[in-house]
Order: sequence, then structure tokens, then C-alpha cells
Amino acid sequence: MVKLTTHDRAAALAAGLDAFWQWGFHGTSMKDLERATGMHPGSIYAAFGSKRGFYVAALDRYTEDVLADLRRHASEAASPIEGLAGFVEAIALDEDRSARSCMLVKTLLEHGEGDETLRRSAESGIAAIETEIGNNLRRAQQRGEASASLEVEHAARRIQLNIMGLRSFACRPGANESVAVMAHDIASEIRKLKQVPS
Amino acid sequence: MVKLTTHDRAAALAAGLDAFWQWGFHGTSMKDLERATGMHPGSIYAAFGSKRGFYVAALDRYTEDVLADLRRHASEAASPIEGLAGFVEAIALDEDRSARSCMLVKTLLEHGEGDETLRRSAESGIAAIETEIGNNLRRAQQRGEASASLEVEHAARRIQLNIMGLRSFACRPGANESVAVMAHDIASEIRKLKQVPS
DNA sequence: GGAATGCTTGAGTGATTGCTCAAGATGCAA
DNA sequence: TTGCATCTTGAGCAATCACTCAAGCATTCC
Repeated sequence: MVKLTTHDRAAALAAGLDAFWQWGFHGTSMKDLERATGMHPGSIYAAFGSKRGFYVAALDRYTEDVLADLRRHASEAASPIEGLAGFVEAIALDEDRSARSCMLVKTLLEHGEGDETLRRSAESGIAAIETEIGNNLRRAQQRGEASASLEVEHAARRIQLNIMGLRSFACRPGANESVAVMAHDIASEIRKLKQVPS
Repeated sequence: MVKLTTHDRAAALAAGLDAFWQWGFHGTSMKDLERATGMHPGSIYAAFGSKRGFYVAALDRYTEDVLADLRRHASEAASPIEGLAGFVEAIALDEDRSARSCMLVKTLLEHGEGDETLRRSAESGIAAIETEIGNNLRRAQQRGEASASLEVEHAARRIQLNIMGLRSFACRPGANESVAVMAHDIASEIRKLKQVPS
């Protein structure tokens, strides 16, 4: 690992992530990555060790982006549950990314069997997001927004499953309109958690 | 295209599907396919034209398998909606396939941008399954099992999104227990369609 | 200015990719 | 058995793969 001086590491990661996101791990060649980052092979290997190392670094960056997005929605919304609902609704609005799957799911599916390193990397990202969703639900319980009897982990998993499905669904060619409808559906299901059972 | 005499075409497709399912399109080499099918490169090309042609044929076979499974559940269950619910619950029970994603979603995500042929092939399979789910819901309406005011296409899309999410979720390492819980959740949501609103 | 240090460069590595096709094996009709 | 047509075989094709490393370059010290 070498500190990038001439080439900005963050920009390289963003460009690499974009390439991997489009074509997948095996579908993206080093040539593609050179074109995408403007770096030469030697520099890429100096900075990231290997193609796989580059992928893992890009995937970690993706996870951090998603977590930051989630936290931003939580802090800007009127309440924790509104934050979650808004996060889901925003998926359909982001034009750049709405037609793209979740990068973590993409990784998990591409390496169904086989590459243990990449699978573990994806799984830890998914777990981190699930934890963050759970944190929001617990905060909702503390505020009295959600029922104290809500099974937080179960509900968080269910929300994540919906998001996974939504983002996969969004990859279907020409699905734009119905993605918005589905996103709204899922968001209103999340809002139902507000109602405290007697 | 050549009729396979010595090598059984159906067996070759099953073996090829299995290989592609494990390693994806780009991750599976012709060498892998030779090993998996026991065929020599010339025979594979005589039968399927190209690696991509092989993949498309295997994917079509997969779609037909899923549709047949769906119809079998529908015909064996007590009612159309029970058929759908049973189909979802069975996903968690099938030990061979429960840890594998939906092959159609896998295709869609691997070729997010780029290979138009494969994307279209996946999309048509997904559309066929969605139609079949819709047919079941319409049959439920005819029997009076579901409300006549149910928006069939919308509900079918929602169910498919849940299935996509469930099968992706199932790829997470060590998710077996919670997959069963999630499957049960989704099935009981489907059963709620039985209640006819006043 | 000269030496030392460390980043950048890209031609080149052997291995592997998807794919071809001439030669051999096989089955069938006469 | 012979002749013909078809199918099977696998060595080998050019292209591309992930990756390396010696040489060139810029910067920084004295």
C-alpha cells in the first residue's frame, strides 16, 4: 500500500467502483480499470495490491456511502422511522443510481460459490447496514414512536430484504415507473411500524 | 444447431446451468463447461453456437423449471393463494437451491450495463413469472378468494419483489435460519390477500 | 549541482480466454 | 466389404487476461 500523491486515491476508488458496478468483477478487466481511473497498471497495483484488492476497497467505500446516506436521512427526518421511509423513497428518485442494483447484493450473487474473500466482504457490509437500520428502530422505540415489543432485528432484516428486492427489481429494463410505486409501498409499510399495538 | 445424439441435450443444459449458477457468466470458462458437461468444445459449439448461446439456453431452461414449480404448487394447493404462499415457503426448504439466488436476478445484476442479449433474456423470464403469479391472483379473484378490487399487476409485482429479495437474502453466508423466518413472513403477507375488504 | 529517494511508466510476462477446423471415429446403405 | 455422410475430437488459433519490473522521471535533501 502506497500513499497516492499524484493520483487521488478517493477519485480512483470512485472511478473503479463505477466500473465494477457496471460490469462486475470478472467483467471488468484491468484495461477497463486503467481507462476508468486514468492510472497505469503499476500504480494501481502499488495502491491496491491486486484487482481483488481494488474491488474490496471500492466495495468498502460503497458501504460507507450507503451508511452515510442512511445516517443523513435519519438526522434530517422528523423521526427515526420517517428517516428509514425517506431513505427507501429516495432510492427511486436518485436518477444515477436508481437503475443500479445494490453493489453488495451484486457481489454476493456474482460470487455465489467460490471467492470467499469477496463474499465475506459483502456480508460484512450487509451486516453493517442491517445494524444501522436496527439502531434507527431502537431509537424509534426509545422515543415511543415504535412499540417496545417490536422485534428489532427481525424488522430490520425484513426492511433490508425489501430494499434488496427493490434495488434488484430496479435493474429490470424499463421499470422506472413501477420502482417508484414499489418504493412508496415499502416506505408506507415501514411507517406502519409507528402504530403502537394496544 | 445440431441434435445431440450421444450427449443428451437436456443433461448438458442441466450441467451447464449448474456451472453458470455457481460462477456466473464471466466466471465460468469454456474449460469449466467442458468439465461440467463432459462434452468437448466442438460439440458444445455445434449444439449451442457460443458460450452466450449456451447461457441463454440454460437460462430459458431455468425459467421453465420455475414456472413448472409455480404451476405444480398452484395445482396441488387448496387454493390459488395457498399455492403462491406454499411456493414461497418451499424456497426455504429446498436444501440444494435455498442458498442460491434467483438465476434471473443473478443474470440481471451481472450484466447491469452491457450485454443487452442476456438482459433481455432475463427480463423476459422475469416477466413470464410475474404473469404467472398474476394468473394465480386472478384465479383467486374468480373463486372469491381475493377481493375483486385487488390490483392484480401491482400485487404480483410486489410478490415478485419479495421473492427476489428473499432469494438474494438467502445467499448471505449462514442465513439459513432467518431465511425460513423471512419466507414464512412473506407467505403470511400473501395470505392476507385472502381477506376481502368490506 | 549532484546524489539519493521514491513515484510513474508501459512494454512485456506466461497463462488463459472463447473459439475453430482438419482429421479421425462411427453408423448406415448398398 | 465398401463408400458416403455425419458426428466427435482435441490440438491449436489469435486475443486477452492479471500482473511485473527495469528504466525514466521528479522531487528533495546536502
